[in-house]
Amino acid sequence: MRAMGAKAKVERAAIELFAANGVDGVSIGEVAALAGVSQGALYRHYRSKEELAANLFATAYLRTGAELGQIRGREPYFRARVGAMVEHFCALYDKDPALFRFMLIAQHNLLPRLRPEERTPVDEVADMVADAVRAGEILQVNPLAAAAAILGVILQTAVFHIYGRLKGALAPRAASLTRAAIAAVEALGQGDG
Amino acid sequence: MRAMGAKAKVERAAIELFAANGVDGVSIGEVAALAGVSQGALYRHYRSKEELAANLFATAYLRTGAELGQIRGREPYFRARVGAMVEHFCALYDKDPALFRFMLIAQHNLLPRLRPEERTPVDEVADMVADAVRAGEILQVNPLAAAAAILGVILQTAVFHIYGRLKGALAPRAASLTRAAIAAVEALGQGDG
Amino acid sequence: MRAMGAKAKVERAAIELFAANGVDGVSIGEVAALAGVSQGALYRHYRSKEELAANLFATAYLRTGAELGQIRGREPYFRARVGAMVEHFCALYDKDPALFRFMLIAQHNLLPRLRPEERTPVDEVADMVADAVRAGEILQVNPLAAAAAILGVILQTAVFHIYGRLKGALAPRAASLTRAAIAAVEALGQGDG
Amino acid sequence: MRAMGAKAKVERAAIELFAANGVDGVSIGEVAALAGVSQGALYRHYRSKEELAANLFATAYLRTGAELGQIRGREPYFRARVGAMVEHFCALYDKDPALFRFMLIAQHNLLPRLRPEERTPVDEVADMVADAVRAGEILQVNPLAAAAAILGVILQTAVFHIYGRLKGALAPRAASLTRAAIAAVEALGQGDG
DNA sequence: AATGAATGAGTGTTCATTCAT
DNA sequence: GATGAATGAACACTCATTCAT
Repeated sequence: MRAMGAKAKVERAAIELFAANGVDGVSIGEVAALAGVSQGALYRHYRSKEELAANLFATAYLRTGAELGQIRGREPYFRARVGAMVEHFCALYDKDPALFRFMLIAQHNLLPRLRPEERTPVDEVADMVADAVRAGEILQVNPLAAAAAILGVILQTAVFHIYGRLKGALAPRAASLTRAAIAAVEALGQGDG
Repeated sequence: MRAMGAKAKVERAAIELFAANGVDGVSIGEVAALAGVSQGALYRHYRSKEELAANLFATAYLRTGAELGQIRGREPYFRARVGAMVEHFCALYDKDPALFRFMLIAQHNLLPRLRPEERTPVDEVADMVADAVRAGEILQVNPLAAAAAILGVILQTAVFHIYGRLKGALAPRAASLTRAAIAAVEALGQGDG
Repeated sequence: MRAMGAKAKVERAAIELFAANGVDGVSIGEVAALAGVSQGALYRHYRSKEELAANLFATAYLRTGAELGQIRGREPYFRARVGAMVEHFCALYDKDPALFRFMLIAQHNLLPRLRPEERTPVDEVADMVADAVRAGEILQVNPLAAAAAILGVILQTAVFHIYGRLKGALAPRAASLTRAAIAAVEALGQGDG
Repeated sequence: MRAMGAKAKVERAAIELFAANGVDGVSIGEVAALAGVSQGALYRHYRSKEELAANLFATAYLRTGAELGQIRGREPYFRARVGAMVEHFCALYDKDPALFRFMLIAQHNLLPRLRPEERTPVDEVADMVADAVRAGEILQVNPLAAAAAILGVILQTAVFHIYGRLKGALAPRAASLTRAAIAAVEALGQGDG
């Protein structure tokens, strides 16, 4: 952590610790110690611990949403879009599992703080489903219900990796996760609801 | 909450508050106040706040595991088993959303406290998949990867209900969730991994 | 402790625990548990924990004073009186070291509670010295200073036994302690003060 | 207490209060209030109230032991050594009665916390007696029994001053206490044991 | 008389936050 | 700008005491 600026060091330390112990399980002193700065220095960049956590979460969560939006912009077809999104999630997890875990944990407290107009990963996935329905690529389905299935398949697999139930990198699972996600969405659409 | 014993009142209050604010976001005083007992009375039944939370989680989580085990004992076939399990989760959510949310939130802190030999919902779902592979009902697949897909489809849908993205009871979704879960597992098995 | 009445059982338990951990280091619950009675039962005999401790101390301390007074009534001569008193302290220690330790510890808190007119061991020893001076058995000396020397020789030896610096019973040391106490008093009297 | 550092102010306040009410009879809030600092400030210097008390005791007790050791190094003969040690104790008491009282009270709880290899006042006095026996200055005697007599004469006199049984400074008593202590040791050695 | 559940004030301790240097 | 000592409110927890049964 030597070559980073103070703010970056603090954020890296916070993510690692928040991911491991939860936001409430980590004190400002621990973050400052791991970052190698004083406690007071923290307050130059963030008004409070809550703001630090909320900022970190919002940044990572919304950046992920934006990246999924770019995939929508780049790929025209549903199946390719799902494949690219799954690969994106896998790469995200493999590159920075702590950040991934932080997002999974922190959402329960910090999701309500997002402004309603901000586009989240959920919005992007749901819109992608709506696009596919509109284009006739898949049967009629509730886009949010479909987004839940897609994200559930990916995120629960990540959770199993975090808890050690599944081993190794996530990327090798991308292809099968993509098939599973698409199959789930298609199956959802075949009923009455 | 008048007619319940002190212990039951405390547990009900704790589940409601823990589900809403997280274990660390709730003080003993708040639990006691909502339960209508004194703070000290709490310590007659639980040695610490940690023990209260851990007990509540373990009880609910392992009871769910046991109930899934009963389904495995009762239903012989994979598709019926998945259907019964999905229905069970939906009924669980509809009957006590706070308890469901508590389990989802608290697992990140409290799962590591379970003794390794205890049978969790994950174990039951994974074993059910292994049974189906062994019986030739589905293609070869990693049982834990399949369990992740099944649970992901269900739990992420519950999460969307919790956050208000999806409305109404979960039970009406049981049939389509069952189709989605089964389709996801079958799709998982069709690749190389 | 089966054959004792409830009050005697409580007192015995209290003395053992107070001696081992200090009055403030012992809870009413621990006393009740060791005595085999309920916490509530304690309050039938004592209005408070403080009163329990104060009563135990006053009883033991004043009984010891009374016994020293009986020695003064029985033995006419200084040397014999000192010998009998030393033997009495040694017997007290050997019979009930916990009670002895309790008295040594508790005096710092509980001595001030005694009514000033009550005759303590210190009063008896000091009066014995005054008697001896008056009878010309020893040189002029401040009775309280002499009492300090006599009691110091005995009690510090007991303290060393309690802390394991000296081993075995105290009774075998009675003769030499008596010689030491008398020599100390005589030496005190030989100076200007 | 204005001109002292926070740590020194806390220690002074703690000694005064612990001496008057016992460690368990004093709250952190009282110490902080008398020291003129906040409760939290206390924990910058000491991890707990227990550590504060144990540190204060160990420092004072072992410093006293070291000072007695210096007397042994400086004075070659038994009688002069006893005289110097008695004078040292008297000066200690006169200069800081609260510290003296704290040591007398706290030993019952805090002595067991000292590491066994640390040299206490008891060790120094006992070794001084052993030196004297070896040098033929006094008759054969158990050094620890003799140390009990010497310390008993001094400390019980101090106790009487603390409780108001004896008045004025202790220093004027040094000469007679020295005679008494030496006479007690010589008398101890004249018996069989 | 005895029980033991319930109380609630008090304790030691933590920690986010501030601010003089 | 950075530091870290200081603050003070909050917390989990204990325990002497009470009281309905």
